Amino acid sequence: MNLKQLSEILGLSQTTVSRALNGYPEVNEGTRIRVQAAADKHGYRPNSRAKGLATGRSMVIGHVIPTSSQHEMVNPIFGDFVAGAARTYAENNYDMMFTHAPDTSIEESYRSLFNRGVVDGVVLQGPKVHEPRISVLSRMGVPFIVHGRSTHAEEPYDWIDVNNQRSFERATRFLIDLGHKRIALINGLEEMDFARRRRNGYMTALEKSGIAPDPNLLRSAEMTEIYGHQTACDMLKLSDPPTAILASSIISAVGVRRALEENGLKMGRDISVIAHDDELSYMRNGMDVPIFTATRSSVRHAGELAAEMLIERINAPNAPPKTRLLEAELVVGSSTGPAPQRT
Amino acid sequence: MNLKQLSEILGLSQTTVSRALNGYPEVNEGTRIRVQAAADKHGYRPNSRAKGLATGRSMVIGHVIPTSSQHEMVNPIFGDFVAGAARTYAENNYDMMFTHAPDTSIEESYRSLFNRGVVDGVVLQGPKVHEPRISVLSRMGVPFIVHGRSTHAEEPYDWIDVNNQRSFERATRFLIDLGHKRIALINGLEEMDFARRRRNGYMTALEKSGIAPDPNLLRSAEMTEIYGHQTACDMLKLSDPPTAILASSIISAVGVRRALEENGLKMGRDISVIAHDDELSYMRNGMDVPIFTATRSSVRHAGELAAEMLIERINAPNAPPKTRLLEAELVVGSSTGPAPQRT
DNA sequence: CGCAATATTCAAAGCGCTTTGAAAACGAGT
DNA sequence: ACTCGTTTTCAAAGCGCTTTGAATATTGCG
Repeated sequence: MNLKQLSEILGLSQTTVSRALNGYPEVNEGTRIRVQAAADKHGYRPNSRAKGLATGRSMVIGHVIPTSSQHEMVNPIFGDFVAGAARTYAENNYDMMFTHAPDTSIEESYRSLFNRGVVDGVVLQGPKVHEPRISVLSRMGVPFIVHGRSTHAEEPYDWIDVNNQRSFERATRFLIDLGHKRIALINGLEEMDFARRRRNGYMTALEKSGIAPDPNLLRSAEMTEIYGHQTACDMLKLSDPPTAILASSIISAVGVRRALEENGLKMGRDISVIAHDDELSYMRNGMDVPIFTATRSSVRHAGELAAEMLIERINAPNAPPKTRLLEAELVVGSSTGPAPQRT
Repeated sequence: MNLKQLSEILGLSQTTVSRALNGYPEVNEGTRIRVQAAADKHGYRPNSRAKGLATGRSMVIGHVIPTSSQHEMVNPIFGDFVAGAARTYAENNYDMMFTHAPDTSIEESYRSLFNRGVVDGVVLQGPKVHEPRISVLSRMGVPFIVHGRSTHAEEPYDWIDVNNQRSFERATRFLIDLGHKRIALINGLEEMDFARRRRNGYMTALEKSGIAPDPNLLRSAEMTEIYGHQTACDMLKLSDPPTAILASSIISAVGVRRALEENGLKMGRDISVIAHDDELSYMRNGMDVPIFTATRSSVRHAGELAAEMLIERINAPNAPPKTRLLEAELVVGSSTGPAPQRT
C-alpha cells in the first residue's frame, strides 16, 4: 500500500492525504479523520526512503562501534548505553543504525554514513585522549555527540560525560582516609580519555596526601575479567603488595575478586577494592547491599541523555555547543575496610 | 556531490556514470576508469535512499531487540552476536538497523520496518518455546532468520542454533560419570526455547542414569550474576545440597562462584560447576586453562553465520528453508571433579 | 446577490538514483 | 563508400514521498 493507492481509494489527491497524515493545518478536520481511518485500516506506512528523499532527512542516527582491532572485543558498556539511547530514539521516531568498523577506518565510516545520506547524526563513543574523529566530524559540519570527552580537542563540541577525575579522586581519598597507602589502580587503556582522567584523579588524591605513586601499582589495558585477575595476581606477588585496589570496571573487579580468593584473601578485610560501576544490567553490583564499594553512574541513563542532546542538535544545527557533566555516586559496600596494620 | 553534478563534470550522462560505477558491461573500459577516478577524487557516494527507492532494496538488515519488559535488561550475548553479524554485513555492503521494542510490540516493529521499506530482512533473536513472531514473519513473506529455534513453530523457517539439548545432556552425563547424583540446573527463563532444550538435555541424562530429578535443584530466571549467586546460596542451604551445578551462562556461573566462596567451598573440590560459555569477549572463560568446565560455542561465530544465511535468503527468497545446528564443545577446566564422598 | 477573504483541495515538480528503449558512434565486410 | 552488427552513450520515465503554486469551494459581509 502506497500513497498513490491510498489516495485513489479515498478519492483524494496525494497532496491532501499526505498533509492529513502529517498533521498540516490546511486540511478539513473531517477529511483528516477519514484519511487517518483508511490509513489505519490498510496498514499504510509511508516508505521511509521516499520520505527521506523528499524531506532530506533520514530520521536515522548512526553509532559507529569501534572494533578495537588489536583485541577484537565488544565493549560491554555498549549494550546498555545503546539501550538507553534507543529508548529516546523510539520516542522521537528515529531509527538507529550500527556500523562496526576497525579503529583504522572509523573516519571513513562516518564519511560514508553522511555522504550517502544514511544518517542525520552520529554518536561518537569511546573518545581517546587524542581524538581525530572529533575534528573530522566538526569539519564535516554534521550533528554529533560525544559520549565522553577528548582532552586534546581544539574545537568546541557537544558531549556528555561522567566526572571521572573527581569520582576517582574521591574514591582514592576514601581509601586513604581508611589508612591505605599502597593503593593500586587497574585502569582502562591509557589512550582512552576516560582512563586518563581517572588516572589523574587517582594521582591527584595521592599527591594531596603526600603519597608517592608506585608505577608497579598502576596498570592499564582493556577491562576484561581476565585482565583484572591477571593484574591482581601479579600485584599480590610484589614484595610490597597493595592493600587496596581501584578497578576501572565491575568486570575487571570480578577478576580481581577471583584473584584474591585464589590467594586466600578476604575482600574488605585483607584488601579493599573499589570498582567503577556502570550499572550494567546483567552485571549489577548487588541488590540492596552493594558487593563492591563503587563509583556509580548509569551508562544507560547517559545513553538516554546523549540521544536527547543529539536530537536537539539535529533540530538546531547552529545552536551553541552543549555539554553535560554527570557526577558519579560513591556507594559503600563490603569490599572496603580499614587498612590492615602491618607490624 | 550527487550523480548529476558528477556527470556534468565528466561531460557524460547520468546513465553512463551510474553504469560505470556499478560495473555494468556496456560501458567503455576507458570511460569506466575515468569515471571511477573522478568519483574517488570528489568523494562521490550514491545517496542510499535514492538508490533504495530506485532499486527497491534498502541494503539494510534489521535487528529488533526485545527489552524484556519486566526486567528491562540488555541481553549480554547480544553484543557479541551482533559483532559477528556486523562483520558479515559490512563485507556484503549491508547496513544494520536496530530497534528496541518492548516484548509486547515486537510484531508491530517488524511490520513497521518492512512496510516502510526500511529493511530487506531481519534477524529474530531469543525465540521462545511458543513464538508468535515466527508465524508473523512467515505470513508477511519477508526474509528472516532465527537465532535459535522455536519448538512449537508449525511452518518451516531458516534458523541457526546450538545443539543445546545434546550439550547439556553431555555436561550432565559428565557430572554423573564423576559420581555426582545431586546435580542442579540454574537455567535461563523457561519460556525461552534454548532454556527448554537445555532442561530437556539435563533431564534426559538424569533419566538415563536413573536419577530422579529434584525440583529444588531446578531454577530458571534471567541469567544475571545476582541470580546465579542468589540461587546457589539458596541451594546450599538445602538439607541435601547439590554437589554439582550446571549454569546456563558464564555470567550466572560467576555469581555461583561468588556464593561458593562466601560459603567457604572450593569449586572443583567441594562442588563442581559447569557453565555454558558463549565466548563473550569481555568475559572469557580463562586463557589457556578454562576457569570453568564448560559447554562452549561462540555466539559471535553464530552471528557471522546467521548474517550469511540471511543474505542468502534475501538473494533467493524462494529457496527451500535452510537450517544449521552447531555442536558445542565440552571443555574441561578446574571447576569440576569427582563427587565428594559423603560418609 | 455579489465579491473578497478564507478554507480546502489539487496537479505537477522535484528529491537522486536506476533502467528502459532509442540514438549515436564505431568497425568490419563487401 | 555503404551497409550492417556491435559498442557505447543518452534522454526520459519511474521509484514514493513532500511541497509549491494554482485552482476550486466555502464563508462572511455589505
